[in-house]
Amino acid sequence: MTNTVETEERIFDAALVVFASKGRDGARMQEIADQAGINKAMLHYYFRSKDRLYEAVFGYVMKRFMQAFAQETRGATTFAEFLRGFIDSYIDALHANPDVFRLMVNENLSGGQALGTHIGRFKQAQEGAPQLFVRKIEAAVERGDIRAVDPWHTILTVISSCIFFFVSRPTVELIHPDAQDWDAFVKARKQHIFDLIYHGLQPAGPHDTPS
Amino acid sequence: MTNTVETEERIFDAALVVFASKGRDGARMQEIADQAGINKAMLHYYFRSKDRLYEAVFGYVMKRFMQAFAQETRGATTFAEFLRGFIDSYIDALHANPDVFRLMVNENLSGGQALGTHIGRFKQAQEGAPQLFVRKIEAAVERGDIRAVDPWHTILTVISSCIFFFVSRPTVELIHPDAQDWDAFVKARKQHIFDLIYHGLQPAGPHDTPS
DNA sequence: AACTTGGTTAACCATATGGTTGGAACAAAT
DNA sequence: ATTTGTTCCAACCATATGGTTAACCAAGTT
Repeated sequence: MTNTVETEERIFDAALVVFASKGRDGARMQEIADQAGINKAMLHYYFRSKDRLYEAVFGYVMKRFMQAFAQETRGATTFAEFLRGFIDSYIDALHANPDVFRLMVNENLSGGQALGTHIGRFKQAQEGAPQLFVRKIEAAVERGDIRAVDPWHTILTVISSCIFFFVSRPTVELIHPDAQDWDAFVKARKQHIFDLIYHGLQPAGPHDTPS
Repeated sequence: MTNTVETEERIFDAALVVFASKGRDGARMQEIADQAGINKAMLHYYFRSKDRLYEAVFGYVMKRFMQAFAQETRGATTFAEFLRGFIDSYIDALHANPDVFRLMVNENLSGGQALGTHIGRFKQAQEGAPQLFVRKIEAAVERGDIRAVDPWHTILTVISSCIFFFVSRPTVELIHPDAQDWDAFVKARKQHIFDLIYHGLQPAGPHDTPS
Protein backbone atom coordinates (compact mmCIF):
# COMPACT_ATOMS: atom_id res chain seq x y z
CA MET A 1 0.00 0.00 0.00
CA THR A 2 2.40 2.66 -1.13
CA ASN A 3 -0.03 5.25 -2.27
CA THR A 4 -3.38 5.46 -3.94
CA VAL A 5 -4.21 9.13 -4.22
CA GLU A 6 -0.89 10.12 -5.69
CA THR A 7 -0.98 7.42 -8.35
CA GLU A 8 -4.49 8.28 -9.36
CA GLU A 9 -3.53 11.91 -9.64
CA ARG A 10 -0.47 11.09 -11.70
CA ILE A 11 -2.61 9.11 -14.10
CA PHE A 12 -5.18 11.87 -14.21
CA ASP A 13 -2.65 14.59 -14.90
CA ALA A 14 -0.89 12.54 -17.54
CA ALA A 15 -4.19 11.70 -19.20
CA LEU A 16 -5.12 15.37 -19.32
CA VAL A 17 -1.87 16.24 -21.06
CA VAL A 18 -2.07 13.45 -23.62
CA PHE A 19 -5.79 13.79 -24.33
CA ALA A 20 -5.33 17.54 -24.71
CA SER A 21 -2.69 17.17 -27.39
CA LYS A 22 -3.84 14.04 -29.23
CA GLY A 23 -7.58 14.03 -28.64
CA ARG A 24 -9.81 11.22 -27.43
CA ASP A 25 -9.02 8.79 -30.25
CA GLY A 26 -5.47 9.85 -30.92
CA ALA A 27 -4.35 9.38 -27.31
CA ARG A 28 -2.65 6.06 -26.51
CA MET A 29 -3.02 4.38 -23.15
CA GLN A 30 0.65 3.45 -23.25
CA GLU A 31 1.63 7.07 -23.78
CA ILE A 32 -0.46 8.12 -20.81
CA ALA A 33 1.13 5.39 -18.69
CA ASP A 34 4.62 6.46 -19.80
CA GLN A 35 3.86 10.09 -19.11
CA ALA A 36 2.66 9.12 -15.64
CA GLY A 37 5.68 6.88 -15.13
CA ILE A 38 3.62 3.82 -14.16
CA ASN A 39 2.47 0.53 -15.59
CA LYS A 40 -0.26 0.51 -18.18
CA ALA A 41 -2.34 -1.91 -16.11
CA MET A 42 -2.70 0.81 -13.47
CA LEU A 43 -4.74 2.91 -15.82
CA HIS A 44 -7.33 0.17 -15.93
CA TYR A 45 -7.03 -0.55 -12.25
CA TYR A 46 -7.95 3.03 -11.40
CA PHE A 47 -10.16 4.03 -14.31
CA ARG A 48 -11.55 0.82 -15.74
CA SER A 49 -11.29 1.81 -19.43
CA LYS A 50 -10.07 4.46 -21.81
CA ASP A 51 -13.61 5.80 -22.17
CA ARG A 52 -14.08 6.16 -18.43
CA LEU A 53 -10.70 7.79 -18.06
CA TYR A 54 -11.62 10.28 -20.73
CA GLU A 55 -14.99 10.89 -19.11
CA ALA A 56 -13.31 11.57 -15.79
CA VAL A 57 -10.79 13.95 -17.30
CA PHE A 58 -13.36 15.68 -19.43
CA GLY A 59 -15.69 16.19 -16.48
CA TYR A 60 -12.88 17.92 -14.63
CA VAL A 61 -12.05 20.02 -17.65
CA MET A 62 -15.64 21.08 -18.04
CA LYS A 63 -15.81 22.12 -14.40
CA ARG A 64 -12.63 24.15 -14.65
CA PHE A 65 -13.78 25.72 -17.85
CA MET A 66 -16.97 26.96 -16.32
CA GLN A 67 -15.28 27.99 -13.09
CA ALA A 68 -13.01 30.27 -15.05
CA PHE A 69 -16.12 32.13 -16.09
CA ALA A 70 -17.31 32.93 -12.62
CA GLN A 71 -13.95 34.07 -11.28
CA GLU A 72 -13.20 37.56 -10.13
CA THR A 73 -16.54 38.73 -11.39
CA ARG A 74 -17.87 40.08 -8.12
CA GLY A 75 -16.46 43.15 -6.44
CA ALA A 76 -16.20 45.11 -9.65
CA THR A 77 -18.07 48.39 -9.52
CA THR A 78 -17.70 49.82 -13.01
CA PHE A 79 -18.13 47.85 -16.19
CA ALA A 80 -14.54 48.65 -17.15
CA GLU A 81 -13.35 47.08 -13.90
CA PHE A 82 -15.49 44.05 -14.52
CA LEU A 83 -14.26 43.59 -18.05
CA ARG A 84 -10.64 43.97 -17.11
CA GLY A 85 -11.06 41.62 -14.17
CA PHE A 86 -12.70 39.03 -16.36
CA ILE A 87 -10.08 39.14 -19.09
CA ASP A 88 -7.28 39.06 -16.54
CA SER A 89 -8.55 36.12 -14.57
CA TYR A 90 -9.69 34.23 -17.64
CA ILE A 91 -6.34 34.49 -19.32
CA ASP A 92 -4.59 33.66 -16.06
CA ALA A 93 -6.65 30.50 -15.87
CA LEU A 94 -5.69 29.62 -19.42
CA HIS A 95 -2.08 30.39 -18.78
CA ALA A 96 -1.99 28.22 -15.69
CA ASN A 97 -3.72 25.19 -17.23
CA PRO A 98 -3.44 25.37 -20.99
CA ASP A 99 -4.26 21.67 -21.32
CA VAL A 100 -7.70 22.17 -19.86
CA PHE A 101 -8.64 24.43 -22.68
CA ARG A 102 -6.83 22.54 -25.37
CA LEU A 103 -8.80 19.44 -24.42
CA MET A 104 -11.96 21.48 -24.54
CA VAL A 105 -11.14 22.61 -28.05
CA ASN A 106 -10.17 19.11 -29.10
CA GLU A 107 -13.52 17.81 -27.95
CA ASN A 108 -15.24 20.44 -30.02
CA LEU A 109 -13.19 19.61 -33.08
CA SER A 110 -14.15 15.96 -32.91
CA GLY A 111 -17.84 16.69 -32.72
CA GLY A 112 -18.34 17.45 -29.05
CA GLN A 113 -20.41 14.37 -28.20
CA ALA A 114 -19.26 14.60 -24.62
CA LEU A 115 -20.44 18.17 -24.28
CA GLY A 116 -24.15 17.48 -24.20
CA THR A 117 -24.22 15.69 -20.87
CA HIS A 118 -22.08 18.14 -18.98
CA ILE A 119 -23.36 21.38 -20.40
CA GLY A 120 -26.93 21.02 -19.22
CA ARG A 121 -25.89 21.34 -15.59
CA PHE A 122 -24.23 24.68 -16.16
CA LYS A 123 -27.11 26.07 -18.11
CA GLN A 124 -29.30 25.55 -15.06
CA ALA A 125 -26.76 26.79 -12.51
CA GLN A 126 -27.13 30.50 -13.16
CA GLU A 127 -24.07 31.30 -11.08
CA GLY A 128 -20.85 31.37 -13.00
CA ALA A 129 -22.51 30.59 -16.27
CA PRO A 130 -22.22 32.91 -19.24
CA GLN A 131 -25.60 34.29 -18.17
CA LEU A 132 -23.83 36.32 -15.52
CA PHE A 133 -21.70 37.99 -18.14
CA VAL A 134 -24.75 38.60 -20.27
CA ARG A 135 -26.53 40.33 -17.42
CA LYS A 136 -23.54 42.52 -16.71
CA ILE A 137 -23.52 43.69 -20.29
CA GLU A 138 -27.25 44.24 -20.41
CA ALA A 139 -27.06 46.27 -17.21
CA ALA A 140 -24.21 48.37 -18.56
CA VAL A 141 -26.16 48.99 -21.74
CA GLU A 142 -29.20 50.12 -19.76
CA ARG A 143 -27.09 52.48 -17.69
CA GLY A 144 -25.72 53.90 -20.92
CA ASP A 145 -22.17 52.91 -19.93
CA ILE A 146 -21.69 51.09 -23.20
CA ARG A 147 -23.27 50.89 -26.61
CA ALA A 148 -26.21 48.63 -27.32
CA VAL A 149 -24.51 45.45 -28.45
CA ASP A 150 -25.54 41.82 -28.66
CA PRO A 151 -24.22 40.47 -25.36
CA TRP A 152 -23.75 36.91 -26.60
CA HIS A 153 -21.69 37.92 -29.57
CA THR A 154 -19.67 40.23 -27.38
CA ILE A 155 -18.88 37.46 -24.94
CA LEU A 156 -17.98 35.15 -27.77
CA THR A 157 -15.56 37.75 -29.09
CA VAL A 158 -13.95 38.23 -25.71
CA ILE A 159 -13.60 34.49 -25.17
CA SER A 160 -12.25 33.99 -28.68
CA SER A 161 -9.64 36.67 -28.19
CA CYS A 162 -8.59 35.14 -24.88
CA ILE A 163 -8.47 31.49 -25.92
CA PHE A 164 -7.46 31.34 -29.53
CA PHE A 165 -3.90 32.52 -29.20
CA PHE A 166 -3.31 29.73 -26.68
CA VAL A 167 -4.78 27.20 -29.07
CA SER A 168 -2.70 28.40 -31.97
CA ARG A 169 0.41 29.05 -29.92
CA PRO A 170 2.74 27.15 -32.28
CA THR A 171 1.66 29.29 -35.20
CA VAL A 172 1.74 32.49 -33.19
CA GLU A 173 5.26 31.77 -32.04
CA LEU A 174 6.35 31.19 -35.61
CA ILE A 175 4.75 34.30 -37.05
CA HIS A 176 4.55 36.87 -34.31
CA PRO A 177 7.81 38.68 -33.61
CA ASP A 178 7.35 39.22 -29.86
CA ALA A 179 5.90 35.86 -28.92
CA GLN A 180 9.24 34.28 -28.02
CA ASP A 181 8.89 35.51 -24.47
CA TRP A 182 5.51 33.90 -23.96
CA ASP A 183 4.82 35.27 -20.48
CA ALA A 184 5.43 38.80 -21.63
CA PHE A 185 3.34 38.21 -24.70
CA VAL A 186 0.43 36.95 -22.63
CA LYS A 187 0.64 40.03 -20.44
CA ALA A 188 0.69 42.36 -23.44
CA ARG A 189 -2.22 40.48 -24.92
CA LYS A 190 -4.34 41.01 -21.82
CA GLN A 191 -3.82 44.73 -22.13
CA HIS A 192 -4.55 44.77 -25.85
CA ILE A 193 -7.77 42.77 -25.61
CA PHE A 194 -9.15 44.94 -22.87
CA ASP A 195 -8.13 48.10 -24.63
CA LEU A 196 -9.61 47.17 -28.00
CA ILE A 197 -12.86 45.76 -26.71
CA TYR A 198 -13.42 48.41 -24.11
CA HIS A 199 -13.06 51.08 -26.75
CA GLY A 200 -15.25 49.06 -29.04
CA LEU A 201 -18.02 49.15 -26.47
CA GLN A 202 -17.88 52.87 -25.76
CA PRO A 203 -20.91 54.92 -26.73
CA ALA A 204 -20.41 56.47 -30.17
CA GLY A 205 -17.98 59.34 -30.08
CA PRO A 206 -17.47 62.00 -32.76
CA HIS A 207 -16.95 59.32 -35.38
CA ASP A 208 -19.97 57.52 -36.71
CA THR A 209 -20.09 53.88 -37.61
CA PRO A 210 -20.20 53.37 -41.34
CA SER A 211 -23.00 51.01 -42.24
CA MET B 1 -8.64 2.00 -65.86
CA THR B 2 -11.82 3.81 -64.93
CA ASN B 3 -10.56 7.03 -63.50
CA THR B 4 -7.54 8.34 -61.70
CA VAL B 5 -8.13 11.99 -60.92
CA GLU B 6 -11.53 11.48 -59.42
CA THR B 7 -10.36 8.74 -57.09
CA GLU B 8 -7.41 10.77 -55.90
CA GLU B 9 -9.70 13.68 -55.21
CA ARG B 10 -12.16 11.52 -53.34
CA ILE B 11 -9.36 10.22 -51.15
CA PHE B 12 -8.04 13.71 -50.63
CA ASP B 13 -11.41 15.16 -49.68
CA ALA B 14 -12.18 12.28 -47.37
CA ALA B 15 -8.76 12.57 -45.74
CA LEU B 16 -9.30 16.27 -45.14
CA VAL B 17 -12.59 15.60 -43.40
CA VAL B 18 -11.28 12.80 -41.19
CA PHE B 19 -7.96 14.45 -40.35
CA ALA B 20 -9.82 17.65 -39.53
CA SER B 21 -12.04 15.98 -36.98
CA LYS B 22 -9.72 13.33 -35.52
CA GLY B 23 -6.29 14.81 -36.00
CA ARG B 24 -3.18 13.25 -37.50
CA ASP B 25 -2.91 10.38 -35.01
CA GLY B 26 -6.60 9.92 -34.33
CA ALA B 27 -7.53 9.48 -37.98
CA ARG B 28 -7.83 5.89 -39.20
CA MET B 29 -6.94 4.90 -42.76
CA GLN B 30 -9.97 2.63 -42.85
CA GLU B 31 -12.24 5.51 -41.89
CA ILE B 32 -10.79 7.65 -44.66
CA ALA B 33 -11.28 4.81 -47.15
CA ASP B 34 -14.88 4.30 -46.02
CA GLN B 35 -15.58 8.01 -46.21
CA ALA B 36 -14.21 8.02 -49.75
CA GLY B 37 -16.14 4.88 -50.60
CA ILE B 38 -13.09 3.01 -51.89
CA ASN B 39 -10.75 0.24 -50.90
CA LYS B 40 -8.15 0.94 -48.27
CA ALA B 41 -5.32 -0.15 -50.54
CA MET B 42 -6.08 2.78 -52.82
CA LEU B 43 -4.93 5.18 -50.15
CA HIS B 44 -1.49 3.64 -50.30
CA TYR B 45 -1.56 3.34 -54.08
CA TYR B 46 -2.11 7.07 -54.43
CA PHE B 47 -0.40 8.47 -51.36
CA ARG B 48 2.13 5.85 -50.32
CA SER B 49 1.60 6.21 -46.55
CA LYS B 50 -0.49 7.88 -43.90
CA ASP B 51 2.25 10.41 -43.27
CA ARG B 52 2.48 11.38 -46.93
CA LEU B 53 -1.28 11.62 -47.19
CA TYR B 54 -1.32 13.92 -44.21
CA GLU B 55 1.52 15.98 -45.64
CA ALA B 56 -0.37 16.37 -48.91
CA VAL B 57 -3.56 17.40 -47.17
CA PHE B 58 -1.80 19.70 -44.76
CA GLY B 59 0.08 21.43 -47.55
CA TYR B 60 -3.21 22.17 -49.25
CA VAL B 61 -4.71 23.40 -46.02
CA MET B 62 -1.79 25.68 -45.40
CA LYS B 63 -2.12 27.17 -48.87
CA ARG B 64 -5.83 27.77 -48.44
CA PHE B 65 -5.29 29.23 -45.03
CA MET B 66 -2.84 31.78 -46.31
CA GLN B 67 -4.87 32.50 -49.42
CA ALA B 68 -7.80 33.46 -47.22
CA PHE B 69 -5.60 36.21 -45.86
CA ALA B 70 -4.90 37.85 -49.17
CA GLN B 71 -8.44 37.78 -50.45
CA GLU B 72 -10.53 40.85 -51.18
CA THR B 73 -7.89 43.05 -49.67
CA ARG B 74 -7.22 45.18 -52.73
CA GLY B 75 -9.74 47.66 -54.04
CA ALA B 76 -10.65 48.98 -50.61
CA THR B 77 -10.17 52.71 -50.26
CA THR B 78 -10.96 53.44 -46.62
CA PHE B 79 -9.72 51.37 -43.71
CA ALA B 80 -13.31 50.61 -42.75
CA GLU B 81 -13.91 49.13 -46.17
CA PHE B 82 -10.76 47.11 -45.93
CA LEU B 83 -11.62 45.76 -42.50
CA ARG B 84 -15.15 44.86 -43.48
CA GLY B 85 -13.94 43.24 -46.69
CA PHE B 86 -11.39 41.20 -44.82
CA ILE B 87 -13.78 39.97 -42.16
CA ASP B 88 -16.40 39.16 -44.77
CA SER B 89 -14.15 37.19 -47.07
CA TYR B 90 -12.30 35.50 -44.26
CA ILE B 91 -15.47 34.25 -42.63
CA ASP B 92 -16.85 33.26 -46.01
CA ALA B 93 -13.75 31.16 -46.56
CA LEU B 94 -14.20 29.53 -43.17
CA HIS B 95 -17.85 28.96 -43.80
CA ALA B 96 -17.19 27.33 -47.17
CA ASN B 97 -14.39 25.03 -45.98
CA PRO B 98 -14.61 24.59 -42.24
CA ASP B 99 -12.45 21.48 -42.38
CA VAL B 100 -9.49 23.44 -43.67
CA PHE B 101 -9.42 25.48 -40.53
CA ARG B 102 -10.29 22.71 -38.18
CA LEU B 103 -7.32 20.75 -39.47
CA MET B 104 -5.15 23.81 -38.99
CA VAL B 105 -6.28 24.08 -35.38
CA ASN B 106 -5.82 20.37 -34.83
CA GLU B 107 -2.25 20.60 -36.06
CA ASN B 108 -1.61 23.40 -33.60
CA LEU B 109 -3.12 21.45 -30.74
CA SER B 110 -0.84 18.51 -31.35
CA GLY B 111 2.30 20.60 -31.35
CA GLY B 112 2.37 21.97 -34.87
CA GLN B 113 5.44 20.06 -36.06
CA ALA B 114 4.19 20.27 -39.62
CA LEU B 115 3.92 24.05 -39.46
CA GLY B 116 7.62 24.83 -39.54
CA THR B 117 8.26 23.63 -43.08
CA HIS B 118 5.31 25.32 -44.68
CA ILE B 119 5.29 28.60 -42.82
CA GLY B 120 8.71 29.76 -43.93
CA ARG B 121 7.54 30.13 -47.50
CA PHE B 122 4.74 32.49 -46.53
CA LYS B 123 6.94 34.61 -44.34
CA GLN B 124 9.05 35.37 -47.35
CA ALA B 125 6.20 35.90 -49.79
CA GLN B 126 5.14 39.33 -48.66
CA GLU B 127 1.97 39.22 -50.70
CA GLY B 128 -1.01 37.75 -48.94
CA ALA B 129 0.89 37.23 -45.75
CA PRO B 130 -0.19 38.86 -42.52
CA GLN B 131 2.39 41.53 -43.31
CA LEU B 132 -0.09 43.06 -45.72
CA PHE B 133 -2.62 43.45 -42.96
CA VAL B 134 0.02 44.90 -40.69
CA ARG B 135 0.95 47.52 -43.25
CA LYS B 136 -2.69 48.47 -43.76
CA ILE B 137 -3.05 49.08 -40.05
CA GLU B 138 0.20 50.99 -39.77
CA ALA B 139 -0.84 53.17 -42.69
CA ALA B 140 -4.24 53.85 -41.15
CA VAL B 141 -2.57 54.76 -37.87
CA GLU B 142 -0.25 57.19 -39.61
CA ARG B 143 -3.16 58.81 -41.42
CA GLY B 144 -4.88 59.16 -38.07
CA ASP B 145 -7.81 57.06 -39.24
CA ILE B 146 -7.49 54.77 -36.26
CA ARG B 147 -5.86 54.76 -32.86
CA ALA B 148 -2.26 53.72 -32.38
CA VAL B 149 -2.60 50.01 -31.69
CA ASP B 150 -0.26 47.06 -31.92
CA PRO B 151 -1.04 45.73 -35.40
CA TRP B 152 -0.07 42.14 -34.65
CA HIS B 153 -2.31 41.90 -31.63
CA THR B 154 -5.11 43.54 -33.55
CA ILE B 155 -4.86 41.01 -36.36
CA LEU B 156 -4.73 38.20 -33.87
CA THR B 157 -7.91 39.49 -32.28
CA VAL B 158 -9.69 39.74 -35.62
CA ILE B 159 -8.60 36.26 -36.64
CA SER B 160 -9.56 34.83 -33.27
CA SER B 161 -13.01 36.36 -33.48
CA CYS B 162 -13.49 34.98 -36.98
CA ILE B 163 -12.19 31.47 -36.42
CA PHE B 164 -12.96 30.48 -32.88
CA PHE B 165 -16.72 30.24 -33.16
CA PHE B 166 -16.25 27.81 -36.02
CA VAL B 167 -13.88 25.73 -33.96
CA SER B 168 -16.19 25.65 -30.98
CA ARG B 169 -19.36 25.34 -33.01
CA PRO B 170 -20.73 22.40 -30.98
CA THR B 171 -20.47 24.41 -27.77
CA VAL B 172 -21.80 27.56 -29.35
CA GLU B 173 -24.82 25.71 -30.67
CA LEU B 174 -25.51 24.31 -27.23
CA ILE B 175 -25.18 27.57 -25.36
CA HIS B 176 -26.05 30.36 -27.74
CA PRO B 177 -29.77 30.86 -28.25
CA ASP B 178 -29.66 32.02 -31.89
CA ALA B 179 -27.07 29.61 -33.22
CA GLN B 180 -29.57 27.02 -34.40
CA ASP B 181 -29.80 28.75 -37.76
CA TRP B 182 -26.08 28.62 -38.39
CA ASP B 183 -26.05 30.58 -41.64
CA ALA B 184 -27.95 33.45 -40.07
CA PHE B 185 -25.69 33.30 -37.05
CA VAL B 186 -22.58 33.52 -39.20
CA LYS B 187 -24.00 36.54 -40.97
CA ALA B 188 -24.85 38.27 -37.70
CA ARG B 189 -21.42 37.47 -36.39
CA LYS B 190 -19.73 39.15 -39.36
CA GLN B 191 -21.61 42.32 -38.57
CA HIS B 192 -20.85 42.15 -34.87
CA ILE B 193 -17.13 41.58 -35.28
CA PHE B 194 -16.73 44.44 -37.68
CA ASP B 195 -18.84 46.73 -35.54
CA LEU B 196 -17.03 45.99 -32.30
CA ILE B 197 -13.52 46.09 -33.68
CA TYR B 198 -14.07 49.08 -35.90
CA HIS B 199 -15.34 51.04 -32.95
CA GLY B 200 -12.48 49.72 -30.87
CA LEU B 201 -10.03 51.18 -33.36
CA GLN B 202 -11.59 54.64 -33.57
CA PRO B 203 -9.54 57.56 -32.28
CA ALA B 204 -10.49 58.33 -28.68
CA GLY B 205 -13.82 60.06 -28.46
CA PRO B 206 -15.25 61.94 -25.48
CA HIS B 207 -14.63 58.96 -23.22
CA ASP B 208 -11.14 58.29 -22.03
CA THR B 209 -9.60 54.88 -21.64
CA PRO B 210 -9.23 53.92 -18.01
CA SER B 211 -5.72 52.70 -17.34
C1' DA C 1 -5.91 -12.50 -80.49
C1' DA C 2 -1.90 -11.88 -77.41
C1' DC C 3 0.12 -8.47 -74.45
C1' DT C 4 0.90 -4.59 -71.82
C1' DT C 5 -0.73 -0.96 -68.53
C1' DG C 6 -3.00 1.41 -64.93
C1' DG C 7 -6.72 1.12 -61.54
C1' DT C 8 -8.89 -1.79 -58.19
C1' DT C 9 -9.74 -5.38 -54.81
C1' DA C 10 -9.70 -9.17 -51.19
C1' DA C 11 -6.73 -11.42 -48.46
C1' DC C 12 -2.84 -11.19 -45.89
C1' DC C 13 1.12 -9.72 -42.51
C1' DA C 14 3.51 -7.58 -38.63
C1' DT C 15 2.87 -4.67 -35.17
C1' DA C 16 0.28 -1.58 -32.05
C1' DT C 17 -3.34 -1.10 -29.00
C1' DG C 18 -7.01 -1.56 -25.42
C1' DG C 19 -7.82 -4.57 -22.08
C1' DT C 20 -7.08 -8.90 -18.78
C1' DT C 21 -4.96 -11.88 -15.46
C1' DG C 22 -2.31 -14.21 -11.93
C1' DG C 23 0.53 -13.24 -8.76
C1' DA C 24 4.36 -10.43 -6.19
C1' DA C 25 5.17 -6.91 -2.62
C1' DC C 26 3.71 -4.95 1.32
C1' DA C 27 1.29 -3.13 5.23
C1' DA C 28 -2.36 -3.59 8.60
C1' DA C 29 -5.36 -6.66 11.21
C1' DT C 30 -5.96 -11.15 13.56
C1' DA D 1 2.71 -16.23 12.15
C1' DT D 2 -1.12 -16.03 9.43
C1' DT D 3 -4.56 -13.84 7.20
C1' DT D 4 -6.48 -10.02 4.57
C1' DG D 5 -6.82 -6.32 1.57
C1' DT D 6 -4.58 -2.96 -1.41
C1' DT D 7 -1.30 -1.50 -4.78
C1' DC D 8 1.33 -2.72 -8.41
C1' DC D 9 3.43 -5.25 -12.42
C1' DA D 10 5.12 -8.63 -16.32
C1' DA D 11 3.12 -11.31 -19.41
C1' DC D 12 -0.62 -12.29 -22.03
C1' DC D 13 -4.86 -12.01 -25.34
C1' DA D 14 -7.96 -10.50 -29.00
C1' DT D 15 -8.60 -7.15 -32.06
C1' DA D 16 -7.45 -2.94 -34.73
C1' DT D 17 -4.34 -0.73 -37.61
C1' DG D 18 -0.91 0.68 -41.16
C1' DG D 19 0.89 -1.35 -44.85
C1' DT D 20 1.78 -5.20 -48.62
C1' DT D 21 0.79 -8.49 -52.17
C1' DA D 22 -1.02 -11.21 -55.77
C1' DA D 23 -4.48 -11.52 -58.65
C1' DC D 24 -8.24 -9.32 -61.50
C1' DC D 25 -10.23 -6.37 -64.86
C1' DA D 26 -11.04 -2.92 -68.41
C1' DA D 27 -8.99 -0.54 -72.05
C1' DG D 28 -5.40 0.41 -75.17
C1' DT D 29 -1.42 -1.39 -78.29
C1' DT D 30 0.73 -4.55 -81.27
